[in-house]
Amino acid sequence: MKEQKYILENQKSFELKDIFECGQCFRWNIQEDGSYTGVFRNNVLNVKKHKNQIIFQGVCEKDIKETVEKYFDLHRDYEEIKSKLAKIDNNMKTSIEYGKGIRILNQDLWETIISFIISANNNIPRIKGIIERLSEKYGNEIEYNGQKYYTFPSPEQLKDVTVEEYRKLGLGFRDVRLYETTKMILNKKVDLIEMKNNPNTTKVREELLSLSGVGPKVADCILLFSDLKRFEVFPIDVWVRRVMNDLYIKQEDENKVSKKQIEKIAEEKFGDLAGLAQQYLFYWRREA
DNA sequence: ACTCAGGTATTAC
DNA sequence: GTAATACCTGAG
Repeated sequence: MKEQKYILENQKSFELKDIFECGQCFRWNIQEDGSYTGVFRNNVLNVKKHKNQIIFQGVCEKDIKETVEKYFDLHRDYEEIKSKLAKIDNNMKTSIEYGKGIRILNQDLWETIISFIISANNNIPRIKGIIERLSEKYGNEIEYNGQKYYTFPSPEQLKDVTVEEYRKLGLGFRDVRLYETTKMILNKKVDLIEMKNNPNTTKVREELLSLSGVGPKVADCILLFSDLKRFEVFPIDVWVRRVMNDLYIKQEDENKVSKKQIEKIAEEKFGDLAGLAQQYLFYWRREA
């Protein structure tokens, strides 16, 4: 594990803030110089933008170029996706303009499952805190730039952790969910490897829903934000409900809008790019 | 003191 | 099936 560096030039659709603060990830933090540092898999990376360059450096398990290309979804043409979505209507056009640098990361499936279970009825600072404490306590240490970082613990590393210990880390009522889901994955009651090879998104969603603490919204976030990469799903949280109602439904009380209704509109308008559309709309509505 | 935050599981009609 | 309700925690 040695330090590596990789520079990408003239990369389109790549803005640090859009990528790291659009709500898909929890372990990237802004630094004093405006760059971001984060831990993913067994890597610690700092990403900096300088003129037409994106500079990646840090401790990388494998070749940094390949690692970065995979994680940052560089093989996908976001320019094409955006131009397709922008044609749908002016709302999409505006939201894409706002979040033009978004890319959907290829995050580890297991980490994504646990992270979004923790996200339920929770706020972002607290979610991040819990995940950091979990990693610090049960993950592996990696040193970079004189600082210690911790990988997200594997299922095996959480094998013997008790509900009480989770509670002590501040997980709240999600402690049991984490405990049960970890057991189910260790027992292969739900097989993550098989899941990645299963092209039937509906089936995969059903499997995810069988996990403790995973409901419809969390399942869709996992499908979209993990390396399962299913772009046709449409996670509906409070923000998406809000923006969809404001733009397309216009009911007095957004809470009275049914999920089915939102899903129908999303499917009709956005089709197999619904997940991306959701991300632009979500980010725009929450931040702008 | 009290509300709220990237929902889910449980219970009751 | 769909609606109502409890639920840890800590920041504002």
